[in-house]
Amino acid sequence: MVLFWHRRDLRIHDNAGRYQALKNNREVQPIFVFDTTILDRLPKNDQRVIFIHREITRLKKEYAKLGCDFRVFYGDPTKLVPQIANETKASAVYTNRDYEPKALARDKAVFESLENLNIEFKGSKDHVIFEKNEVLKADGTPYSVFTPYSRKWLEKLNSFYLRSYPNEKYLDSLHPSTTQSEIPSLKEMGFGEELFHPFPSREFDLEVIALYDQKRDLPSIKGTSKLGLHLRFGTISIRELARVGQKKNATYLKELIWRDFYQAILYHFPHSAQNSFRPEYDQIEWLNEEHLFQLWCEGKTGYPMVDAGMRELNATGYMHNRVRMVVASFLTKHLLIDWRWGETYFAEKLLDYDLASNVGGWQWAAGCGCDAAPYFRVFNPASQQQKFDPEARYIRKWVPEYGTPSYVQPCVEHKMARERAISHYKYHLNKG
DNA sequence: TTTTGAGTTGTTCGA
DNA sequence: GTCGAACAACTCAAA
Repeated sequence: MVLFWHRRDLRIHDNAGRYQALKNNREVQPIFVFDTTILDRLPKNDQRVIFIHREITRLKKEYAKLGCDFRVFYGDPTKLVPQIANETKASAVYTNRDYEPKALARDKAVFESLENLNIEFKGSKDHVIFEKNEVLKADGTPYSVFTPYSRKWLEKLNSFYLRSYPNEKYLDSLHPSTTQSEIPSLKEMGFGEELFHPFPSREFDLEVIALYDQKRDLPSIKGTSKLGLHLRFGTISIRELARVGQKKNATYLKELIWRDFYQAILYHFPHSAQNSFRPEYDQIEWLNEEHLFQLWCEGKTGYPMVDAGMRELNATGYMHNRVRMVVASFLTKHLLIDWRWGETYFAEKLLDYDLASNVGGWQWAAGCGCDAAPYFRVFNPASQQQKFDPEARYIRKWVPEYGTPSYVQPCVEHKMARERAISHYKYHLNKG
């Protein structure tokens, strides 16, 4: 008997760690743990918990069809996983690697407990195409600039790294069961079941990906895949998407490379989850005006592109990528509010929230990240609107009072804010 | 070691 | 309307 522990890989098809477990063992028992150390910190209506619960329920049915009982637990995995492994006399626990600092700490604790029980803990690469030290500079150190990283990434890419792990193989290695255990209900775990907005579909539109480079910047149309949520929880395979990108659209593939890049940055520079990637930017004294932050959160800044984006986020848990850049630039440059405040707000609201990509994106916008926009590059929300939503279709969808007297006045004046941002950054970066 | 070219997504100003 | 330069000079990657 061995365990296969699902985490951010809520799928059976094309699952690297699951494949390894089945291939090398006779009796594989799949498990999942609703992690109280995470759940206890979430609001009780968090939509992502509903998403996970639904996907777990779906997985449970798929496993049941294969004659297997997918066992789902609720508790602290650093205690539960070794306990279950011990009780079932498992010789190993298989899983897919997770590179976030908290996940690494959790897995270290699990590894140590399992080691004491003489049980192996085996991780597979599944969440990214290239991980850890697979894409490095010639001198063996990690990249911090995207373009040369992406060149090396593409050079290294071949069909081996994009292969699909066949889910129909070695199915008799699943531990058979004639009975089915229960999944803890949302209610039992203290969570509500009310869904505010439908989740984006896992099915992707090939046409959208084929035209991605032409349409991705227009928030009023479906020009992006909207698969972030599914990539986050592994309900879709990154290898499958990378194959599509390779065939259909180089720009789309490049966005997937950004995802690997930010995962690698966080892995090699874990300080960047909390502090500026470039230490000199920690000298910036943010104005951090609560009142203005509230206006930004609520979508009441008086800048239509910013307000539309924030209201879309609040209503759906999603925001178009172009608009994410606009609202992030506005918060950090126009309002001079700490990027971490924005990052934290996105973490609460975005269904597709991913620590590495979110921190990377926010630091890019604030100018303090690796390969960031120079600080004097300040988005003008009005010209962004002109360029990417000229007919205000996106804006009117989320800000229906746009163009009427009831729409709020701008909370800061653009020209002043722009000049203030540039001189503020310049002053604090050069004060020694 | 030194040199060289390049660097996600922008804006504004003045010719 | 269009175009190039300034924004600010810096750091990274590779030869």
